[in-house]
Amino acid sequence: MNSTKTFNVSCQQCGLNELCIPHTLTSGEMDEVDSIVKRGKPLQRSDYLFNEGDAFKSLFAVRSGSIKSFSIDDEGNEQVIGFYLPGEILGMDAIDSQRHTTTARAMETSSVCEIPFESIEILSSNIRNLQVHMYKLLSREIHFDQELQMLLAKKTAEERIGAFLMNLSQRYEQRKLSSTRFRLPMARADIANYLGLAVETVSRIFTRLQTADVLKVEGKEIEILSRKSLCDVSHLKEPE
Amino acid sequence: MNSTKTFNVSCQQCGLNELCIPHTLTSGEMDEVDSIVKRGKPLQRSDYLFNEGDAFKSLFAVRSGSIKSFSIDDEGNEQVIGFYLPGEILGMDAIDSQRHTTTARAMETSSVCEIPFESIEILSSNIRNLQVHMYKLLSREIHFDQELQMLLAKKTAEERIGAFLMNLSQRYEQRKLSSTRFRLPMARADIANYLGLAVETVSRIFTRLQTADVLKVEGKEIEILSRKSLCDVSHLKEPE
DNA sequence: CGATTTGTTGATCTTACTCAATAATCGTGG
DNA sequence: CCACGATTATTGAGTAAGATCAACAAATCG
Repeated sequence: MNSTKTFNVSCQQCGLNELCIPHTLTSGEMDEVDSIVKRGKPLQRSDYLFNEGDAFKSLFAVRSGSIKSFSIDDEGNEQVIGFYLPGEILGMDAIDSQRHTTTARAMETSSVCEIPFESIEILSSNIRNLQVHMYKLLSREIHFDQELQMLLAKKTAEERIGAFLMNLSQRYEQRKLSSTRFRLPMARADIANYLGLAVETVSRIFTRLQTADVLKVEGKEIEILSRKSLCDVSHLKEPE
Repeated sequence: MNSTKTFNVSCQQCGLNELCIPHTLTSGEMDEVDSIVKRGKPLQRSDYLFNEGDAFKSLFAVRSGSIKSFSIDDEGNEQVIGFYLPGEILGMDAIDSQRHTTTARAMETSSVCEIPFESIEILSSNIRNLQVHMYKLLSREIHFDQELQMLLAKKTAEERIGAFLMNLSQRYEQRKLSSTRFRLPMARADIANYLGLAVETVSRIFTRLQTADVLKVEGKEIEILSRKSLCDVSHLKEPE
């Protein structure tokens, strides 16, 4: 059995494809990494994975479903920080303070893998490629957050929604799912909140993009009819 | 000579206080970390430290002065991503892609230390506490970016500026500088851009906060007259 | 199947942007 | 060191993008 095969099997099982680096770990190392992962934490819609202020012990990899993270400000308003799809990792913001700075909640029936961070620290001291990969993972999250920053600082409502949909599309594509037809796991209110808009604005722009034959919107089902037009409204260069 | 002393000396010399963990590295380890740092890259106002797209080789620690990072969008507009003060580290967003995703430019005469990332990778495999600290550094940046996200998504112009000044104040305090009187190293246009506002709005709000006896503003010199009022306008709980 | 939540559409209002003019500051060279 | 132009900051007036308020429609759930 070659190591790539082993890797793929464990991937499908626990969403570790983000944590592991395909082709760079030996079969034995992969087994080690595999052994620290606690599988199958099943969550129902609206279940909490962790709460703001909880002691930080583990990162979580989404295996199926989807999770949103948010924090509550002084007036009690929720502020959505991020959406996590299968294969993505949450909790990295908590490593520094050792407390979760956000609350994580399932947007639909989901399952996640728990990866005790202490084990990662120990393992990544010995497995160079795991350490390298952890640095990359954390760096990728920084870059992602900075892209969102740019979106929120200057872009119009239409640009924000366009870029948001393009981003989702690319993330689904990475997971080998359709990049043109997908189901939004989050409510309009969550999209609005995440993008710093009012729900009504999100609704209006979905309608507008549908009228312009850029999208087909049926509730949470989205079809991107023209990737080019969607990039145009977002003022984004089209990815190849 | 005890290790703490050694640490403090090297700190003042090269701004490594952020990269090292006081009291957790042995004197020998500290010397090792010290040895990978290239000191004293002096920069004049408007000099570039690196450019968007450059190959990533090193992180940089600001030793004196201040650096801004920004990226240029498709229409050629600058979008400010962050401001870096003495003791802070830039470049962490580039680890994943191995290319700088932003351009870094000195806002005043500055000097930085260059820390080759490959050396960090090698060293942090052997020095457990350095690895732990690197994870924390990256995590802290994620958390910081997410806080800014919240600011940009929902807050009013006044709240943004209030929170921005409070944040600067705390960062100066951490560096043992006055938290109530300091010089803004960046232009109004940079503040506006960073906070997603128009220059005129920043100017007006500075005037308004001055009239309300919250601030004293004299060009780039800022004095916070009432920390409490500043927290109030930002709807922030006052830090102790 | 009715109740509650979620999404859409319309009318009005507000915050912050744009445009414009002026004032202050900075940087450079005489 | 001062004078000059250029950049940067302030202030005012008008405007627009998106928020809020309100009513209704559709989807979800027990």
